Amino acid sequence: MARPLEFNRSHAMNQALVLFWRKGYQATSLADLLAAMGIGRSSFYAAFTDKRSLYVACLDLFAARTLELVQGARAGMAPVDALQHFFERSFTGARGAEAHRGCMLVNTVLEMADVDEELVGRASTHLEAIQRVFYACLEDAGAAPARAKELAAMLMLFNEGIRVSSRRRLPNAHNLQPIATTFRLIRSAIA
Amino acid sequence: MARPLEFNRSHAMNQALVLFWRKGYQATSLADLLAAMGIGRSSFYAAFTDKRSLYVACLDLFAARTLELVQGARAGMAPVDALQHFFERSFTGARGAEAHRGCMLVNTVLEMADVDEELVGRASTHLEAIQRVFYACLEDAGAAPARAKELAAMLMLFNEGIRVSSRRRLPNAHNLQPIATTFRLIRSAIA
DNA sequence: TGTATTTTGGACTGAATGGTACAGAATAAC
DNA sequence: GTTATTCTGTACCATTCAGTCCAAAATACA
Repeated sequence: MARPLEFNRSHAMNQALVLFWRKGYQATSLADLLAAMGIGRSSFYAAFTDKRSLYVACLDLFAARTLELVQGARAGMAPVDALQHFFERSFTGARGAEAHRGCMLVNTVLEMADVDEELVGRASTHLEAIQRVFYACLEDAGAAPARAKELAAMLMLFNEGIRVSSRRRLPNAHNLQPIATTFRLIRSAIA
Repeated sequence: MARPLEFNRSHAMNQALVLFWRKGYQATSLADLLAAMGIGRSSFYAAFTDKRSLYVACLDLFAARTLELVQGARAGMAPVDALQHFFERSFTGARGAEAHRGCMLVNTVLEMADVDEELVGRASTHLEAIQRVFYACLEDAGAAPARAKELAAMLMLFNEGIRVSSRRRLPNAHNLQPIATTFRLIRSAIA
């Protein structure tokens, strides 16, 4: 064996994820990726097979992190607060840079629809998992199953909408105010 | 002068619009366009300058048609009914083929964010015009200006969400039910 | 130090891209 | 029918793309 371990794989994947997240699959060239990841072509293909495989890996990683994010919040506060926090987080605090990137899963659905059905399906499946967490939070908050299901579906629709809106670079208030309005509504629908 | 008039320009643009609508800007190649439009390369560049210019023209055409659609419905029924009809239309009746295409403006925002800011801005501007029609309908229905503005913003967010969702090819009920839920809510918020 | 093994940079490839040039076909005027 | 003008099919071009290949460098082990 030569090297102890391939460079810092997770850091490279992180850089790739951010690029894909921002510019999408098609507009991200291999040259862009190599520059951002700081590795050469050979290393790239040795470690990640090819561009599409890396995209799939990043998509899965993004989904895992997102799930972790909302579930992590759920541990520290009331379930509906955790949901609201999940939406507000992108527009407040130090993570401002992420605000205008939207959600990589949503981005993928729209970029790849009618282009790569398998990627769309994979992103959609991840979105379903997130919706299930929405459902669990709402049920935790005391909503009856049928009501929780209905609200979770609406919340996912709201999520998809707000991730689109966030890419339009409108003032943050434009997104924060509907979040407040929506959650006022959600709370009243549970009680 | 030679020919009476350049082929059937509007038909060709229509074909191009559908292609761009379905596959987006980047995934639509010039060869795809020429085949769908049924014209040669020279005619294409003579009539439409280049691929990007044609895309802009299609974007504007799509926006004009969408505005026309919601305003047309507004003439024939109560203002909130017209809005609801606008959302349901994509998922019911003979226009089923359009259901999974989403909205070209929303598609453009997500595909071109961080890639072509000018296209995003143009699409976003068109969306603002649509939001103003939402506002006008809500005010017509008796909502106070501040309330109408708040609801119009929520409705645009809902629009963006549902156009994403429609590209996931979930069963139609998955979209129709939230439309019903949302408009039940809108009506109660106006009264 | 010496050798085996693996990773690396970068030249290279073939395909596909958007866009141009030009010759020839179709039309109109007379 | 002849000529002038305009339009169109297609060969062509430069560029860019993802992906392959190989020689050279770097490491591990003895």
